[in-house]
Amino acid sequence: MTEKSKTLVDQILIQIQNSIITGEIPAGSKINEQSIAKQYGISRGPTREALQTLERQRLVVRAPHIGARVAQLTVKELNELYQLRSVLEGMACELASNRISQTEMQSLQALLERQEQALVDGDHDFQQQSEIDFHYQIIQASDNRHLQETLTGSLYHLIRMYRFQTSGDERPTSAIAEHRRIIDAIADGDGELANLLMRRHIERGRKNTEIKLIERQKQQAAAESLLTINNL
Amino acid sequence: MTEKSKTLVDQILIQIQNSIITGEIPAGSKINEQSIAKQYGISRGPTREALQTLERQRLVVRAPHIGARVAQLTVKELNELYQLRSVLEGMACELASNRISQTEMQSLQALLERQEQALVDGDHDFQQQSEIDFHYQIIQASDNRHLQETLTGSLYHLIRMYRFQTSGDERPTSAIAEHRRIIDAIADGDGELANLLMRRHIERGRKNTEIKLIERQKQQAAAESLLTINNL
DNA sequence: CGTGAAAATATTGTCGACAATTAAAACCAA
DNA sequence: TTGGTTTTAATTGTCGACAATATTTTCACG
Repeated sequence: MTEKSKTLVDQILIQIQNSIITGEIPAGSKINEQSIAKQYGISRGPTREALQTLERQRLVVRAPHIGARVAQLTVKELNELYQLRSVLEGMACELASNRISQTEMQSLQALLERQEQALVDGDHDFQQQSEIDFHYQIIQASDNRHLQETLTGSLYHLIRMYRFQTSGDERPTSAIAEHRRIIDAIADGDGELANLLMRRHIERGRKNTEIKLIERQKQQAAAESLLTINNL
Repeated sequence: MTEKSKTLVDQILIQIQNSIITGEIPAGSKINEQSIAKQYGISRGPTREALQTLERQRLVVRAPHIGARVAQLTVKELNELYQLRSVLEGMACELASNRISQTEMQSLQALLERQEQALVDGDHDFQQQSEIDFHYQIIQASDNRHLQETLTGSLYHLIRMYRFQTSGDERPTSAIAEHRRIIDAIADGDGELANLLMRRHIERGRKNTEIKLIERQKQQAAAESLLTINNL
């Protein structure tokens, strides 16, 4: 069936990615090359290459002679990431407004309807996934290769990670309404409006994630201080 | 003196970078791991890692089982690259306008004066270098880590490559005047204006580079057709 | 006990060899 | 010659071992 993935790196990369994004390997924790290699039954060569790829995706930070750690953003850095993302996706919307094809437009519309259905059904996983798909499709429609690579190659993995690890019950109703308006603006060819609406949409997502990250950090700090007290 | 660069990759990386940026290894040409390794007296391991780093910097394109090639942009892709850059550096200007410190501002002013002096002296190399420095300093002043990494880690190497390989006698007088206005806007804290001026500044650079790239491509096409005729 | 130096351990960096795959050459048929 | 096949060579992918560096542990001394 899934016959490809000819190289070992490709095969394990997605697995490590998922382990990081889900938090199975916690943010900030050290990654040992040998144990990763043993875990997947491969040698350290491909493991190192996978780690370098993860570094490009900004999921991992590496230092010479010291090793790799799972990335961990401060609240400030998370906000910076979202700010950058909003500018880039706003640009994507503006470009898409001028160039988007009929089939791409129909695909976006169909996706939106499925999202609305998933909202009715309460299918939370699908909502999460289709939120991502929505943004991906617009990015693809921008028809700017470097913009696409920057967003999907370097920024989106981190976004997904923090979305996943801070996700409770989101703000699905309002988010879908925002999607609707963005699509309408693109359909109208109003790039300036689409840009603005996308930036606002992402800014709301940023606030949501920021709040939850701060909550989580407080809990962790509390748990840690409790732990250190017990160890004295 | 220069005591660091503890790892082999760091040592050879800059050399390969320069070979690519100067065109010593031509755009689009294949890169052989073994010959690179032999050339620098190291094994293929570090060589592969260096190539992967160059891939992150977008100076190299790699394909599984096929190998690495020096990146080669079409005119369309070059324009997309510049368009992305202008949006990001516009953003950097806007952020810098709000946050820049006095010392950073003075450093920018000093750089500008040196640029003007280099213009008088006709020091072309220094002009080229300080043009880059100017943009770097503003990017640094933006105080957004992800923006910085995107620009200096992924985009600027390609920009430098195409700047270098298409550079004749540039448009130095007007460029410096534009720098002056951008700095003034930042000093005034007028982020919106600084953003606009930077985008225009880069757009002019784009046009300049585009024209020269098209010229070069025509020359190459002519030379190539001549060559094939002779081989018949 | 605490602190700092020294020894021991663990981890990353580098190498050379072999396997898997692709690119080039040789070959044959039309 | 040309087009397609098979064979050969070249190149990339993977592995295990050793070297260089960082981290942990041990131990002596205050």
